[in-house]
Amino acid sequence: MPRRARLQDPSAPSAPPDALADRLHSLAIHLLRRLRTQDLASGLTGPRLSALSVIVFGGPVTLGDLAAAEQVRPPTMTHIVRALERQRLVRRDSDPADRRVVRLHATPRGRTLLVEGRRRRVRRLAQRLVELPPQELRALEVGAEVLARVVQRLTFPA
Amino acid sequence: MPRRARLQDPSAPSAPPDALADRLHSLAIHLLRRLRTQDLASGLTGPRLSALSVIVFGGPVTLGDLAAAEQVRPPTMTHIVRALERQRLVRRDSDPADRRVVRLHATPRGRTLLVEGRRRRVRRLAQRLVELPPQELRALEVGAEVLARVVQRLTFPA
DNA sequence: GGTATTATTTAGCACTGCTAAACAAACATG
DNA sequence: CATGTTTGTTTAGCAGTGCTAAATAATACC
Repeated sequence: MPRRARLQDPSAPSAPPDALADRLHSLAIHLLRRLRTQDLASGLTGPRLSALSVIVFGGPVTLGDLAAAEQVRPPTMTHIVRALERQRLVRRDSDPADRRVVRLHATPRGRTLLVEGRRRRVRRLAQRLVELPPQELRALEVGAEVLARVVQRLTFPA
Repeated sequence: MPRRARLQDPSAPSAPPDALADRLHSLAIHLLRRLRTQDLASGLTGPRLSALSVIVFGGPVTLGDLAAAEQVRPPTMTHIVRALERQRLVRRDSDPADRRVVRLHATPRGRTLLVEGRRRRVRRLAQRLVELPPQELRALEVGAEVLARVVQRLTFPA
């Protein structure tokens, strides 16, 4: 029973990855644009929410490490942290061992607001996801997994 | 003939979609952060590139339609278009039929720059994609397809 | 013809991001 | 131990994106 496997070479991609890359890029832009409005509801913008998240879950962090984690320059992070400080969501201590560094930690209020803000931000998306048939939800999960690894590898530029 | 369907309710999702929503959100943020640096190489930022793309492929467009397509308010689009005009990438004509509207169309230079800029922007991502085994690439395509529909539905807020 | 609607611009604001340069503390070394 | 370098953060100033409110202009409606 001879099979005609040559007609369907499994190593040949069905489409040039450029098109997929473009599509993923566009998707990311539009997804964030649609979710962005929800930020304001919590009083926290995206970068602030993201920075707060690292502070809450990453324990006391120095400003420089936080900037690196958020892929942002220190002056930018100074600005963001200052805003979070004004809202009493984080506090800064000077490290007794090395008085150059600033150690950031979340206040209880910051902790609470993080959880609520994040949930709010993502709620609209989650609402659409529950409407999906299970196999599409699963496909999305698998795709997200693959993309996560791809993005991880993007960390080290070519 | 009583069936025990309750044991495996097919309408019950395997995992709470909140986690997936959060993950997709985070993925979008980090993907764009990683690709952002490439914008500068083309002299075009993300929103400008995106707007130019609509103008190039969407033929002559009014400013208002462009703003709607880009999910941005008209004043914001005025600003973006002004920058593209300064760079001689788009031109504006007043519509003879309705002199309130502005019709935007790309210059040849704008056309060229769009293609190059977009390719540059997405090149790093595409480079990572070709390294993927075919079935992962396929999974990513399917996931992107599902997500595109989800994002589409996000257009109409709950 | 007068009023309402529609399209765009102007003005002014907040946030995010950058670089360059200042500053302060810690480290290294001759 | 004094000097110079490195490291962490802040200050200053800029560009870009986004918003709303209000001005302006043209069209549509009654």
